[in-house]
Amino acid sequence: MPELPEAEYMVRRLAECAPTTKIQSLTILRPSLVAPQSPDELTATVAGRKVLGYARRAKNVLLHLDHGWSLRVQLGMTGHFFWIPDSRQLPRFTRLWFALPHHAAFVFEDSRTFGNLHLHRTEDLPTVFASYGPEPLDPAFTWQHLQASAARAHGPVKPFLLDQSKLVGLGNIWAAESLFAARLAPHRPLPSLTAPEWKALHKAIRQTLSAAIANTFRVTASAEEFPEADLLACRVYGRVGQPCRRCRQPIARFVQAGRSTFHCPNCQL
DNA sequence: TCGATCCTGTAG
DNA sequence: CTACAGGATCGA
Repeated sequence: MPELPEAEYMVRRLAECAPTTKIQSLTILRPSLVAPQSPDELTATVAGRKVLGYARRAKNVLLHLDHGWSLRVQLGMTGHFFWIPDSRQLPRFTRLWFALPHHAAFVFEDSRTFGNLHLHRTEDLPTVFASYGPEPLDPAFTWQHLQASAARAHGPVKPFLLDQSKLVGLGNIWAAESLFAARLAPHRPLPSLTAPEWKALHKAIRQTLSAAIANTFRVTASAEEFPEADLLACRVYGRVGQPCRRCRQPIARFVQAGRSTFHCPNCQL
């Protein structure tokens, strides 16, 4: 499920709920999610360690521990990582959980089990992420960087936006929403994009992601839990057949690289 | 660069 | 029952 905004939200919530804490033990209910590490070895390495802080890289949630190791949570399609006050009330799809003081817990809930959890030396993290493209919300990230990452690339613009080696953080929803905001058709060939269009796309991506982070906080402040797609105020994603919020023409859906693409055929050019 | 695939759940 | 699901990876 989660893309950059949801991963960012999880990290900020963790920092609020448990700025630092001690991991007492780890319970792995689904060993395949930590493979190839053995559950026992992983448990031995983290049990008794203190969590010093949290970070996000691309769609990964990172927990930095006090002995030079970091846990990396890859959320996959349906993963959530969060703090709960009472480990006696674990959510339905809990796949593993960390016992914390006073019965609190970190929970990894992942119905579809595409997520995973890995342990790395903290100093090795740059190597782990070596194949990743730039962070779109990095202040140093310019539209020229975006354009440059597409140099020599062919094919349509939307699959490009999903390619984490070109640019991290976008998934199927926010790629579609960014293209809508930039008024660009998802099937536009990369070489056809003009400089003003790259500029517009860059702006659209940053605004879309920033707004999505803010909106996740706004929605969850009242509703609790993680927001469903229909609560995220999408302008095209999942809205096939419904009127475009800009021009009232029906939103269309087609399949691109095996994924659903939603767009307005009338006002995305 | 595309398609298949991992696995489980939900909606129609 | 079938279709579909916000991700990542591998092989041709």
